Amino acid sequence: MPELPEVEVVRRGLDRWVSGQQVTAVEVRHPRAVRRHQAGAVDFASRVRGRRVSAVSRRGKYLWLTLAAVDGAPQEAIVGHLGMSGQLLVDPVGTLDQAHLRVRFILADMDYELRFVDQRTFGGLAVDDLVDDGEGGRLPASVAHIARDPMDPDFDDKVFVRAVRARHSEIKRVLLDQTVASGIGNIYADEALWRSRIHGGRAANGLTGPVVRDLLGSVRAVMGEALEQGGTSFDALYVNVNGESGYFDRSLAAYGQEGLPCGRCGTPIRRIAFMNRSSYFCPVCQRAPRGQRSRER
DNA sequence: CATAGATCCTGTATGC
DNA sequence: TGCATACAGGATCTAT
Repeated sequence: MPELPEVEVVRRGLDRWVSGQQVTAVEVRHPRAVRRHQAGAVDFASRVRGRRVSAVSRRGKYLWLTLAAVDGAPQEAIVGHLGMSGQLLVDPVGTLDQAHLRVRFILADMDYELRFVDQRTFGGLAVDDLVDDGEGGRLPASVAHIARDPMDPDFDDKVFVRAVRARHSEIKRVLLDQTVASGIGNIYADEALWRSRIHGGRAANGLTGPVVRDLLGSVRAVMGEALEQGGTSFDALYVNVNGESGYFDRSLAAYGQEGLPCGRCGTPIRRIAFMNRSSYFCPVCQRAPRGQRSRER
């Protein structure tokens, strides 16, 4: 499941292989893949056809391919989100179509094409206008509602700590809220909480400033290590832009480790249902708040 | 307004 | 063997 580190690996791959290239043809093979593009698939294809990609950027789990400006028109970008199973692949022309190929981009003067492949179709692409971010940068209008991510040089730690401690909600919910900090998903939330020995059910507004700062440090540490290793992969659905699987899953301490011994204390890692998904944690290192003990027996 | 919950989607794994 | 069910979960929409 692509979270920030995986999306960053994809961004780097696209930046290397697709930046500077002109798109000569677009084939939308499944309308759901461009459902966020309000004007429809035909409009999507016509807006991209003939354009050159000038940069590849990312905020949180969103990435976008900026299209070289056309005189007099608003600056546009292809905005993408991989959802749970999305991949952006650069494949040699003629490579057998993947079963879940959704969109194909033919690139000028290249023996390769860009493909958006997505089994579960939670991901998608759209063309969107770039707007000012208020701090001298530009980003797609449809991405402006999410916060900067913790790897962003302009991320404000103090603002984050204040925002977390103002939330009347469980800390794991707050970590997953992309308007507080973007890029954190279920996997890295569990890993960061484990590192900081915090139970995800704790009240965010009950945490002290230093504890929240420590948690932010854990988020950065776990994401940084994943990035060094090229992203996480669990079910082979996620592969980077060249089709190679990431392998950070070998380093997971909590996520998916139900029944295996905690790396700190040896207590079996537990799994509980949470927000229609799973949470993994050490019941000894990460003590549950009062009133939630019963959920863990 | 803030927060919680339902929903979308399909392949794989598991149970009876 | 075959069918039904659970599960994976990010973003968005609806409800309270």
